[in-house]
Formats: sequence, structure tokens, C-alpha cells
Amino acid sequence: MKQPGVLELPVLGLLKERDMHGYELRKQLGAMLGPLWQVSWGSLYPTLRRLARAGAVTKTEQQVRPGRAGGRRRTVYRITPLGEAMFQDMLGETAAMDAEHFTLKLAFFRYLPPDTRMKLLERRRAYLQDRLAEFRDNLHRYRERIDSYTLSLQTHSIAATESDLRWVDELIDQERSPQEHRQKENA
Amino acid sequence: MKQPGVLELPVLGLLKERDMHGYELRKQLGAMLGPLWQVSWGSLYPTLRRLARAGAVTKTEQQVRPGRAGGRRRTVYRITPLGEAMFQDMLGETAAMDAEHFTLKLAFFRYLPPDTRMKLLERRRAYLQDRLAEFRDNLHRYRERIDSYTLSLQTHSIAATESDLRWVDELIDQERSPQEHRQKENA
DNA sequence: TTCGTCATGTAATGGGTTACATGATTAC
DNA sequence: GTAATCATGTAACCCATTACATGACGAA
Repeated sequence: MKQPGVLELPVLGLLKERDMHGYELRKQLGAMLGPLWQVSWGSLYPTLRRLARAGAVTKTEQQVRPGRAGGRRRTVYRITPLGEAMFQDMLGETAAMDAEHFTLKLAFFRYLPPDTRMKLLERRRAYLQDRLAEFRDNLHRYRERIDSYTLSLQTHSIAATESDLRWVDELIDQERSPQEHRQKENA
Repeated sequence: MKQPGVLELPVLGLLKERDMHGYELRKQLGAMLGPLWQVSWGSLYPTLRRLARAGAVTKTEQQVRPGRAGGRRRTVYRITPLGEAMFQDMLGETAAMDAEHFTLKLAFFRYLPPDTRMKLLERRRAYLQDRLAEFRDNLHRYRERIDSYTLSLQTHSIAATESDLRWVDELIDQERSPQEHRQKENA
């Protein structure tokens, strides 16, 4: 992860569903976004601290005791109304449409109204088409000067981008006709 | 780019071919690896400084003058024998096999002996298979709890990883029989 | 009793992004 | 004469990674 503050969005998104402590947050992050998103503690806890400082979440100490008193300590985080507003703002943001940002937003699409969903999908589509044009232009310009490995690299990048584009198109189609998908399930 | 010092390898790799100044280095980086690799000045120049400090490159001031004296200033970088050794070490390294590291190494495969190339390809293959297994395991475990968007996300991730895997297999095949490719061209 | 998991953090380090700052040359 | 490109850097800020440090609980 490179861009600043990528974690804020998914953390708030998970806390929207229910209160959680740090350790659980990390597990849920992996469950939702895949194993590549196992964030480190040194990344998660500072994020939580920043969110608390910004008033987006509140911390509550909790004592877990299965029987006797004085058990394991937990710090449970709860999202605030301000945090909810921040979440919606971040989610609707259309500035950055690279794979990381798009993935993060798609994971919380259910919290967006249909028109915002469509806007984001179309922004992602435009982003991918730009990338594709750049890739092709680049390949065309330097074709003679690059070796077979680099050529293979660029060809594969183009193919992968085209695949992403087809996927986004599918998502757009499904967004346009949400009933079709259900018809199949009922048939 | 996230991991520390990713730029060192491609910079040394480009300087292996010929001496270059910073501005040109940046352009060649984009030409070789695609437009997403347009690094920022604040990233490139510190890298060059670090390489110079480590003795991997030497700096030479150059005056460009098309006619009259005292023209534009350039700082030309040249790789040293130590730099060449560092480059070979980094290139043969098999520890990190994520997309970024693999891409960077593949771009300079021509500088590696066939057996090292094969070793790297097989390490990448193993990495992708691990990822794939993790993705599938994760999907299997949490299938019921995730919504259709997240499901689509994970399904697409799996498909993309499978595509990467097929690509690596192609590269391995071509590595095993380098003459076949030429036969087709001659036929 | 020891290992694995649960649980929470801090500190050091280092690199990337963005913005800032400057100036020459070329083409229109 | 002015905009675009060439050309080189610095500084501030922020964030992520890694390693470190601690300790309770459950199961074998």
C-alpha cells in the first residue's frame, strides 16, 4: 500500500457494521479483501489512533472474563457520526482510481446509492482506458528497442488491463439491470 | 511502489547499457516498464544519491553547448564495477516475488544465465500458487458472509492470478525451448 | 509446561509523494 | 514573448515496515 491513509476507509467500513477491537479488525480485513490485505500492527494501530484523534471513532476499554475477574484487556472501537460522514466522503471520492482505491471502494459498494456506484464504475473504466492507451502508445513507440522479455511484460500488462476493463463492464451491466441476476437464480 | 529501494535495480540496469543523466533515466524507466513507472523526482534523485554514496555509481558534471559556451548543466551517472556486482546480486535475489519485484527482474532477464532465469520463474510460479491457494481458501471460508461485490472482487482476483500463472508457464516453456520461437519466425 | 493464538502497543528506520525552488533552451 | 520541455535538486510530511516488548489464555 502506498498512498496515504488507505486504511482509514476499510476500518471505518468494518466498524460501521459492528464494534470491534484491533485484533479482530485485522482478521476481518483479510477475510473481506483477501489475504494480501493482512496489514501489520504497526500500520493498523496508528491508523486507529489517528481516527480516534480525528473524532471518527471512540475507544472503550473492555475486560473479558470467562469466569474469574480481571481477564484479558481489549480496546473496542466504535464509529461516531463524524466517522460515518467521513466514511461516506471517502467512499464517494472519485479522484484516485487505481486498483487499490477501486478495490477498497467496491468492497463497500452496498453503502452507496446506485448513481454514485455507477459514477465510480465509469471513473474506473475511464482510468483503465487511459492506462490502456498509454500502454499501447508506449509499446508502439519503443517496440524495436525492447527485448522479448520486456515485450512479453508489456503485452501481458495490456491483456491484464483489458481483462480488468471487461470486468468493470460486467459490473456496469449488472448495475444497470439488477433483476436479471436474480431471474437466473429463480429460474 | 512500496518496498524499500525498488528503484535501485532498474536504475543500475539502465546505467549498465549506457551513461545517463537523471532526466533521461526517468524517461527510459517509463519506456521500459510502462507509464505506471513514471517515478517522481523526489524519488529518483535521492536514489541516485544513495547509489553514489554506496559507490555503485559515479557522478560527472557535463556542459551541453550546441554553439556558444556555458550551456545547460547535466549530471551524468556511470555505473561502477561495484554497482555491476550489486545489480547482479539484486537481480538474482529470490526472496520477494510479488508482482513489482518480479516485473523489475524480468525486465533485465537478458543479463541472467538460463538457470537463474529458470529459478526465478519457478519461484514466481510458487508464489502465485500460494496466493491462489490462499485466495481460494479465503473465499471458501467466508463465502456466505460476503456480498456480491466482494464476491466479484475475489473471483476476479483469482482469475487474474490464474492468468498470471499461465503467463509464467508460457515464459517457462519458452525458456526450455528457445529455438522453437525462432523456428516460427523462420517458417 | 510449552506452544499457539489472542491482544495491544511502541520505536526506529527509511523511503515515497508533494510541493517548492530555480534556471536554460527551444519552438511557436 | 511565452509556453513547453529540458534539467536538477531540496524540504516537509506522512505512512508503512520491521523489530521489539509484554502478557493472558487454552490446549496438548
